[in-house]
Amino acid sequence: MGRTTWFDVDGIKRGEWTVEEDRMLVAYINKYGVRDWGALPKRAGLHRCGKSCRLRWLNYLKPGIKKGKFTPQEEEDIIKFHSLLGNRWAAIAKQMPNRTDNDIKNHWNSCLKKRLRRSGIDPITHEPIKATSSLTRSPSTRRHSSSTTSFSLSSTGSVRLLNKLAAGISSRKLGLDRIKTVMISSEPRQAVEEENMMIRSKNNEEEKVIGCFMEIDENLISTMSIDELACDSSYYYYDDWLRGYFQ
DNA sequence: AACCTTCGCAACCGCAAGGAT
DNA sequence: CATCCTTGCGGTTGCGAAGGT
Repeated sequence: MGRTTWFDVDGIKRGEWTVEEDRMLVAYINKYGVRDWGALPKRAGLHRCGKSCRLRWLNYLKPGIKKGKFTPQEEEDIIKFHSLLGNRWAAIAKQMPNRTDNDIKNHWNSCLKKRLRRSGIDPITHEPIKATSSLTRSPSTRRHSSSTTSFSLSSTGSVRLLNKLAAGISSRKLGLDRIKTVMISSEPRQAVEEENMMIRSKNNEEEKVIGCFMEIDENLISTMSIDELACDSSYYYYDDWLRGYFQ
């Protein structure tokens, strides 16, 4: 997979990198280190621009880069960091040392963003999309869990319970928002670490899950099993927690 | 089998920040 | 202070693979 190879007016090669070019770039950097990308191609014997070399090294050749499918934990982290940092891919990548910003950005744009939307979550604000979009979803478009159904939220009573729980913790949300605002405006890394700690706390998980349910239309929710909810929601990774909570 | 659509990902492009002169 | 250059970042594009019709 890759782009067609071509040459620009200055004779600079563009497009897909060959194995030999990779080998030359790695050999040069291993010997001389990374400095002066502008002069590097000529010194390394590559007919590429410095920018292209830099990109190839940082996104593909640099040791320690993890390629391949994202794990559910990594996806959870990306969603979490994105809700905190926005489209600051470099900042997000710093929190996930083995993944490149390009990789994270690609995965977000091609997969996670759509998944959130399908789940009724606005990928920009990370808030539930208002009822209209939830209502227009056809049941056939829902993804179904392959696991066996443990129990279902088939009565409106369950929905009322959820909303009651959500209302009960809304006061805590104000405090959380305030803390988050302070954290974002201060040191980002520290903020993310603190956010990590908070998200791990059960109270915070309760708030996220139930806050999500608050916005889901009652008619829709009453037709969905807990499996479907857990699977369909962007908070699907709270599956275990959901099951435990409502048992 | 052929065609079309969607997905995944590597690479390109333009812009902005920051340092050097 | 102004200009130029380098580096880094985020948005976008191109293209092969996979899946659907």
